[in-house]
Amino acid sequence: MKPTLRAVAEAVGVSRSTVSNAYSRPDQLSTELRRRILDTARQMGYPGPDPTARSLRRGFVGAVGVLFTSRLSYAFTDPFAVRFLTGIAEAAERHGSSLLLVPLPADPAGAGKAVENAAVDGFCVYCAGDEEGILDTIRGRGLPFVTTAARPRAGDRWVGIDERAAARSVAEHLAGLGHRRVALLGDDVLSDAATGPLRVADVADVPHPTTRERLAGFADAFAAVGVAWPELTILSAPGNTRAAGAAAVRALDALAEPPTAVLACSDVLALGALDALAAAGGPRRAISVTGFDDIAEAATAGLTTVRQPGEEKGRSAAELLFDPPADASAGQILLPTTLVVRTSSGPLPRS
Amino acid sequence: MKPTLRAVAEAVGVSRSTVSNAYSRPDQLSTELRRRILDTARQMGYPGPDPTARSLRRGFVGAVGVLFTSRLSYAFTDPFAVRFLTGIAEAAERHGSSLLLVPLPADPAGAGKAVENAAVDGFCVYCAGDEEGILDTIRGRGLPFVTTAARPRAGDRWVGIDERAAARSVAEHLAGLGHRRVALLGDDVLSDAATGPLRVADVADVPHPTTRERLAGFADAFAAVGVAWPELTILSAPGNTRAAGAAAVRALDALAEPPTAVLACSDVLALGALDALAAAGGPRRAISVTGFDDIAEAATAGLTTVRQPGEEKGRSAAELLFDPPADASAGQILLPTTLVVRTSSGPLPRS
DNA sequence: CCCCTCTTCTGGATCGATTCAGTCTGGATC
DNA sequence: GATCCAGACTGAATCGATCCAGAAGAGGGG
Repeated sequence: MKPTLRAVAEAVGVSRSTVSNAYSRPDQLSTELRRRILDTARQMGYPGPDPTARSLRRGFVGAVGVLFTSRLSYAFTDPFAVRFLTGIAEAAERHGSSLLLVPLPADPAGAGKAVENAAVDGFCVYCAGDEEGILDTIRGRGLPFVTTAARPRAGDRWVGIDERAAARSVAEHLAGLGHRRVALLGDDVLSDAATGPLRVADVADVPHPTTRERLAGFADAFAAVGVAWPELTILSAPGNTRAAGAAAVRALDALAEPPTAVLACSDVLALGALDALAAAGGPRRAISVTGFDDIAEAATAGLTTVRQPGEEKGRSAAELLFDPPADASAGQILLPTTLVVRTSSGPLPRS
Repeated sequence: MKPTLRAVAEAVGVSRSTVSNAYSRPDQLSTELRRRILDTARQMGYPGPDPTARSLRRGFVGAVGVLFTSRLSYAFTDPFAVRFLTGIAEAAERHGSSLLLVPLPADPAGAGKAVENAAVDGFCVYCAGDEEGILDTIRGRGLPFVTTAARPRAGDRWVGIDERAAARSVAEHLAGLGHRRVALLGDDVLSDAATGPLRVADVADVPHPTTRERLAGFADAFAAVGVAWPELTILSAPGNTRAAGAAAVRALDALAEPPTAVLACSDVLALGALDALAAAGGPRRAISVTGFDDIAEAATAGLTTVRQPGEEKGRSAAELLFDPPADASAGQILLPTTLVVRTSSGPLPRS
């Protein structure tokens, strides 16, 4: 058993307070005594104040919780999520705070428990879907938090982009190039949907908020040029992986009239789409593809996409948690997005 | 202020123990009373037992610390480190444990404090260099840990590969193709070395253990075909980024006789090398390049490399921490590596 | 010489739970 | 009717520190 602060105090012959001060408030005791305490402590193998006990007493942990509303290990396979994390890590470094990554069980009850049991001072929630339950649990604990939900709830601290407008901007680019027969590719379009084309009566039916906003943005642009929602092909690629994107696009083979462009809700899916089209060869190669996020691979792949600042999103979220703005209205940060046109999108092939 | 367990106990009119049991040991009280307790608790806004207080009393936190002996935010930019983390996350999910990512300040004293203040049950240490100080601090706390150091210290739990043999295998491949005038490219070859060619009297002088082992492995293979250490060009690329790799390789322009092959200590550096050579054009394009790790981009870039199982490394490390093998000798796991030959390496161009 | 201030150090209360050895109750057993 | 027992619940001790009001002693000023 490691010695405790009490043991050190007894060994040196001072009170526990004094030993505590030797570690945490050096100005409260003479340099000499302090050295003597620290020396005996070292000699006894005392590793310094127990972090847990200290946190309990101080009412402060020194860690921020990071919640992914998807499987934690999946989060690392998503390049954009990793960039978000990078940003958080940067801010945490600056503030000397640790990051507690909390895996959330799939069942809501288990997820709630996980959130209740996390020893943290606040949360950054990377919203990849249905998070209201989680947020309520956090509110219940009375801890501060920052979200990245598709749409902020008034009063919540939030960092995000205008999903709908951003999506609209790529779609307008394609519409401007003349595309009218297009496919929209998203993860989780309808819960439990199979891979491939899908009938969705209305955008509002899409459960996943981010996917819904982006699809709506795509649809806005095409509606403006006279292409109504029912005329759009909706592709589901459960899993948001490159392979899923490829599989979904391969399913287009079944269609009599393939689209001239595929608009994906993420770069990962778009890259998958490019994989599938390149493998298909022939006229398929001419199909335009666009993504969303502008991850590193998008540049090398020549993917046209919407750039959103990933690291900054994470950084801002963490900063918002660490230094809450005095003015609550400054608690929502809208980040800019840019359309990045590369080679994966082009004019309609002449027919 | 949120109510405490005590407040709930008083409200219901039972002892604190009973309320505690209502949450943690449902079999210790009647279903009826339990429901009554839980109901009043909910009604009072009691969020359940405080995680910190619980950890203190139980002597168990439910989190494992993850330490990167480099800046935490850099860790996320290294694809191999991210795969390692993915593996850890997977195991953590399975065990219902959280991950505490602890940023380590650059100064050893600060790093020590950070390790001492981490509220965790054990550590996974991703060794990217000099870690002995860190490990000693952990030992001082008496916490279990698993390392991935270049060479395991007897008795420590460890997961890793045979760095030297693995490196030797790629080098033998190149030597077999006829290459004799080669450059070895590493991050952190000598501390504070500038970008570019470097004089290193002996491999043993390389401070960073992993880099040292890999360079030694490269050298082994060339020594076997009669090329001695001093004849090898050593390139330093501080930072282990793609850009650094490119810059280091560009520095080769200054050499009268450029090498016919570049052996990098990581895929990231190798990809940088390819960038630089592709941009240089001309005969430079014919220079063979090899990497190490086999990250995802290596495949698309056609990079010849040594594959090491990244996720599995993380997974095994975490498992070793969660379920220590009864037999201490099973505490060191040597993972296999494979040479993956792609298009970035080829025979010597005829002169 | 007394009063006052500073510095240095002390003790006990406290943070919010869990634990464990009991106590009490009602019913089964012989 | 005495004994025993399982089940339900209690209370004090404990986890390992930090905090704060205050005591003791040293030095300074009048």
